[in-house]
Amino acid sequence: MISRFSGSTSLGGGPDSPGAASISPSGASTPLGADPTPLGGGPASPGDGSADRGGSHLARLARLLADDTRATFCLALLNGQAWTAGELARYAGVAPSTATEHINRLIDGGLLVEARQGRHRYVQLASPDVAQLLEELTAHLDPPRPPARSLRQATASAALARGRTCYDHLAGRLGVEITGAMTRTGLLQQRTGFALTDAGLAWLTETLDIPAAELRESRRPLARACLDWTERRPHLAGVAGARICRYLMEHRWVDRIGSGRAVRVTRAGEVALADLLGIDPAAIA
Amino acid sequence: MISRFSGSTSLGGGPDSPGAASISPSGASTPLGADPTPLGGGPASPGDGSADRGGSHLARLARLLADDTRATFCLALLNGQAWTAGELARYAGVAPSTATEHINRLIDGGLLVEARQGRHRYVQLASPDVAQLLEELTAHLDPPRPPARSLRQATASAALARGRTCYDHLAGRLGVEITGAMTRTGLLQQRTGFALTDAGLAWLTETLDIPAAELRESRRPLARACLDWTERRPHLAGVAGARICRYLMEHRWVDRIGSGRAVRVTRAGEVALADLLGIDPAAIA
DNA sequence: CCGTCGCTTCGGCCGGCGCCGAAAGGACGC
DNA sequence: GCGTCCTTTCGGCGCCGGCCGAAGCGACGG
Repeated sequence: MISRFSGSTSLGGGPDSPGAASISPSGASTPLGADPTPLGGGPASPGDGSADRGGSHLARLARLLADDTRATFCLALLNGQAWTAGELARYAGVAPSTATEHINRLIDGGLLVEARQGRHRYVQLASPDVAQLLEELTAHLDPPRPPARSLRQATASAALARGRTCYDHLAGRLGVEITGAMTRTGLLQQRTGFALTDAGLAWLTETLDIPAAELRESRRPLARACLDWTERRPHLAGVAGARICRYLMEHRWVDRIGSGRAVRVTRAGEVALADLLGIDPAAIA
Repeated sequence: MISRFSGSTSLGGGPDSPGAASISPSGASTPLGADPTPLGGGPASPGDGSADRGGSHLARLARLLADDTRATFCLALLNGQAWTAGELARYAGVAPSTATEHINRLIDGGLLVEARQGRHRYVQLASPDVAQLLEELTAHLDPPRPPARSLRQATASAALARGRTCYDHLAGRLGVEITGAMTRTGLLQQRTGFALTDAGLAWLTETLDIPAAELRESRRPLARACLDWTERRPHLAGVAGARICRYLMEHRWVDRIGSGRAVRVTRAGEVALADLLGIDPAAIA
């Protein structure tokens, strides 16, 4: 399926560009004259034209997201699904050729992977790790919420604030509310960190029918906090968060709205959540 | 002291991606034959110059780190201390005037704060949140470790890999080892998330003499995982991580090496760590 | 087999931005 | 007061990179 990997499974950037072997990360040469100061001094020794104290790696990653169009692509892909090149182009409002170039860069940079099917090129985030990276970044930039300028936007933002997916788990008021309810009912504890309690572990296997083996064996953390973007409070992510989200979707207690990230709690879902976790339907309406 | 803030206390402005409509990708359904871009003026409508689906906010943040020099500055500041403009300039190997411009951008972007003293301009990371952001980013980019090209570099990298600070807590083999020891001795549990145990909480207040009130009242999480950059395993961060680091430094069980992030365990420290947590000195030598 | 459609390649344009050096502005110390 | 030192401002240079449109390629589907 997925056919094109960048050299590394993770970010670091695979020199695997389609065209040529160009690459050559950031200005390696540094012709600027000089050079001075061969390390005579202490640790923070100045000079050394070929500095590169590791900043170039961070910068290379940041550069991938430093463009409005690429950032928009990544945010769109945070819904966890695959999009075609054309869809992304229309979504971001750029020409198809422009989209192609951006997609290539994102793939080469290891943020995306692709799967070609016929004349379509599907891309999606390379891994849950990448999704986590994006979550973390967006969590660090939100505070002041800008008011929507049109009714459409207002409606859309309200829907997103109410409930949405964060790649593979639930977020928004819905996600935070579920997390809060789990904490109140002793399934989760946030007092000394962020972890499921033993009761919480039992709840996942017994009530949600999730195989204990799966919970144990995953390489990903069972539970971790993901700072909610609209609520400014943590919600549950990690394997447990993903399984809960999947469970609710499978039972149609939560439905996606359109193709974006927004979700809605169904009638049956309200009943189920009140029943399972004692969540007041009004809190997530 | 700190005199210059960017407009926002935090980073960027709030995004918002109206995920309302657009198209549904997903190989399965593929309803896309018909009707690309319905909904007049809808989300994915091209030509609409005002696209901006929130990507611009993410991009603005990323742009701050998308330059080698700025990224180098930020990484340097991750040692948690304040640096002068000139120190940063020499460290990164750029002219003082260039450094000034970068520092201005970082301050305006909310990543740094400054304190002017006489003819010096001291800057440091704006908050632990920013430090966390940087940690998260660096954690997501390391995998392939580039070999050092010179003996100096090799020595420096080895020192960093052995032990360093990660803004306000310990990282490197030392940090991971402490975290591991705490887990083995039942002070910390990572089975169902990442949190201190009750024994761990008691250990902090009793053995380390940290006021219980301080642990309770902090806005920051008591314990959180920070993915270690060289070890590829989590180490302890959050209030507990910071206090442990401070405690070890105050007792001179751990010393800074030079002005960078590297630290070293002292003789007395080896004894103390073996005594407190059963850490084998060889493991952190 | 041919038209359509999605994607890609290529050339060209343009703006942004990172860099520097020279010169100026303050602080400090003598 | 007068050098010295740290920092800033300004002008100028050059390149990178994002954008588009036109043309080409390959997959479908009649």
